[in-house]
Amino acid sequence: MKACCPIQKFIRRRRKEARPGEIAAAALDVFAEKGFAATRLEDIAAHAGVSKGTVYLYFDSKEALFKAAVEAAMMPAVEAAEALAGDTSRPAADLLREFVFGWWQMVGSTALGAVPKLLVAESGNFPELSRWFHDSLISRAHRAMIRIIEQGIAAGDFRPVPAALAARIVFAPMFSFIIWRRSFAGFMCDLPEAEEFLNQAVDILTHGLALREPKP
Amino acid sequence: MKACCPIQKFIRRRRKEARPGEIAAAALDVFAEKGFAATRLEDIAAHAGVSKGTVYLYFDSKEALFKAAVEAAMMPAVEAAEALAGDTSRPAADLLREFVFGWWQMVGSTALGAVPKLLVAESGNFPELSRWFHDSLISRAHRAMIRIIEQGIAAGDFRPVPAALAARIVFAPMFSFIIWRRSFAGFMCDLPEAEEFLNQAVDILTHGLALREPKP
DNA sequence: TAACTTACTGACCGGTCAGTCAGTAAGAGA
DNA sequence: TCTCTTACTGACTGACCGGTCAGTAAGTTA
Repeated sequence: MKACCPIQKFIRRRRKEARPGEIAAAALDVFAEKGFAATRLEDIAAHAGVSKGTVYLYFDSKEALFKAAVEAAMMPAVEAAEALAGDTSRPAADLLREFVFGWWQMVGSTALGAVPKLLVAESGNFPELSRWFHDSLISRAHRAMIRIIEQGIAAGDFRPVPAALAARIVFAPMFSFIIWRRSFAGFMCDLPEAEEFLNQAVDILTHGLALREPKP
Repeated sequence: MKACCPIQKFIRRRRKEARPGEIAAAALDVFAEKGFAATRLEDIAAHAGVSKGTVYLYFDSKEALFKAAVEAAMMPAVEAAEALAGDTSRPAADLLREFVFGWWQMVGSTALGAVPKLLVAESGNFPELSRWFHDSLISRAHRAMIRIIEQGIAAGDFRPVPAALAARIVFAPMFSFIIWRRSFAGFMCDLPEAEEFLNQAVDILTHGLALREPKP
């Protein structure tokens, strides 16, 4: 086999430890932009600065790479979200605000923001991955938010709304914003700033949940 | 070419007028489930009860079929939404509720509910289609909702919130619900009923927008 | 019922890409 | 500096699928 590379693009390096992480991160980027099926393994390899063969040294298949990329990216965020929800010593409205902004900082504003869009896009093709995503991420975050709202109701800060429904409604603006930003940012010139959008959302939601009369 | 069909699956019928609509509808179903790239033309053809060749009698390419399917499905809904928004004779809170439920009935609860998910999933691969979707659908609906909220502010029913932001926040629960239902319905056993979810969302949103003190 | 038109069919072609593996060279050890 | 191990490369293969078109038969006209 001949040595190609007439202009010696890059010096070859051996970095066994760093590769899997770099490849998974590159995969997340490319999958996020093109979706699973439309992504070519060679694009991911190029994006990670390796050849296609190297990808197959560390991952069994395209699908395995996809799962690994999603899991590696999301797990820390899940754990951080759980930890935050455990703190029940503060007013529910504060926790709600912190939850929304914390999620934005950890997921929405980073490369992880691609994951929800990706999972939505590929839910038909990867049912078990979708189930994993739902059970180990959405569900846990949802339960945490339910606890916050129930706490607010118990303290007399919030109206007695059905907490399970309200929790989903609180999530919706953030979720939608992440999706919109990833899908339509290019030509959605009126897309608001995350900060001001989420501030307004938290404001409307906490007003919407709050009791009209201050408790006696 | 030999005549195949040893068990004569179905009697061949010639129905030139009905085909394009049937094929586009079938395409929407299959695209919605699998995404654009992962959908095989033969699956669409089978779903529409014709052979692959017939699809190419009526549509130039897979991409043309995709666009035709999306446009045919969404256009009536856009026009109906615009018409509804023109009615400014009623209280803003009523219009808001009607807008949300009308959208659900026209889009979310029907096969059209697949379109938002589809557009999100394929936005990277079809930028012009995404732009068309945004400009001729999202934008128009957004402007209509802004008008409703500004009307509510002017009438003293709503707090003076930034209408452009609030409009997006009002859309978010409905949009999210459509996406969740389409992506995770199979195993999301705690997914609420649309009716009660949207009712609760409208309740929280209108409470959140409302002035605390009734105007004198 | 024969001759004709055309909606419809499905085998085939060519391009694309996931996955393979013989070959290459970076770096370690002596 | 030479040898050895193995991380890495990229040309290649086989499967798959979008798109084509020669062929078939449903329906129509005379």
